[in-house]
Amino acid sequence: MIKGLENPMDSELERFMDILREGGYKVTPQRIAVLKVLVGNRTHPSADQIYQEVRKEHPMISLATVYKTLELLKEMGQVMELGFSNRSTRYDPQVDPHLNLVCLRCGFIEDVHETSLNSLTNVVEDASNFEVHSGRFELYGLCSTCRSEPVAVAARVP
Amino acid sequence: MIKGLENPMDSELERFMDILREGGYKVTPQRIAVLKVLVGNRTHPSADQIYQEVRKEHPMISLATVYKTLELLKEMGQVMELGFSNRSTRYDPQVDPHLNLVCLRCGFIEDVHETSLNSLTNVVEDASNFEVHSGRFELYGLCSTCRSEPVAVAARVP
DNA sequence: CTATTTATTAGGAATCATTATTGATAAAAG
DNA sequence: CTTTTATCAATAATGATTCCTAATAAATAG
Repeated sequence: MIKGLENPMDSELERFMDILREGGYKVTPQRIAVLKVLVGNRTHPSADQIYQEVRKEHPMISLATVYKTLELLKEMGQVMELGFSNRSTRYDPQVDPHLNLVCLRCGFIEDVHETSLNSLTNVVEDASNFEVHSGRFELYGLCSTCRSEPVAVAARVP
Repeated sequence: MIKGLENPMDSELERFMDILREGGYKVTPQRIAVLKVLVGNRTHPSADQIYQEVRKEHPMISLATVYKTLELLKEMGQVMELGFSNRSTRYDPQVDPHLNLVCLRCGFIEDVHETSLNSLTNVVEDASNFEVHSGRFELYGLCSTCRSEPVAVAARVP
């Protein structure tokens, strides 16, 4: 392997770090740690889940720092913050328009890329006088696993 | 006017009351008051806004009762609960698939009915093995009013 | 490499929307 | 009208998120 290109995620991490620097923000070990958890992450983690993960390598980091880093990334449009009705919030580094399939029983969120969502934006901008910045598309129901289970245990929406 | 049909909203209110009864729940004055605020409401009110509105006619009602009634309506699929990332939650009695245009500056939410959303459900159910129960579709950006304003005052997403 | 400047951090307290609890109350059925 | 329960108001509790402050450490220039 060529030095500096060991992992395809590394370039993504570099990109995040460049974006921080361009925004005039310092690249600190804590921020790098949070970024590492997010890069390539498709699990839609909560702030606390990110915190727990980061703590493994960075035991002294505080939850407030995780929140601040997420806030920064959100402002720079690098992370989507998904608030749910049960007060839980999940973070998604995938910011292009896509569909989230949210299981109402187990809380699992699956990404689906649907090309029709892109045209939606155009249709709306033409029809109404609304300037679209970002979007969020969710379908709630039962995932394949939970569908085949006999009885509901307990709803735990993300 | 014919007695009992004075207001087109009355039949909608009756429908809600029937649904409560069918669910084995009692039709109490407090629940009727909350229902009256919701029927035909397109303002996507928060629990507190509903509470303040209900208090005008029902000064002794508690916020907890409003929450419980909303919880009931949510369970019966008559109201959508929209959690946002800033911890605010809005309620929408319009449960059919539609698009919400959320202004990032003034917080106004506009409904847009887009037929393509119905087919989305079908596409997903065919492609993946997911059983769709409901959906939420949002575009974030600037409404026509805020677009034409010179400077941002303060972001107050719903 | 070191000093200087200034953003950032850890930790804990504070906040605030929402939920749980409990004795009192009133809707529905007979 | 009375009984049986579900529901109510009020308040305490919960828990995710934000605020606060002294201490720390990036970044930059010399």
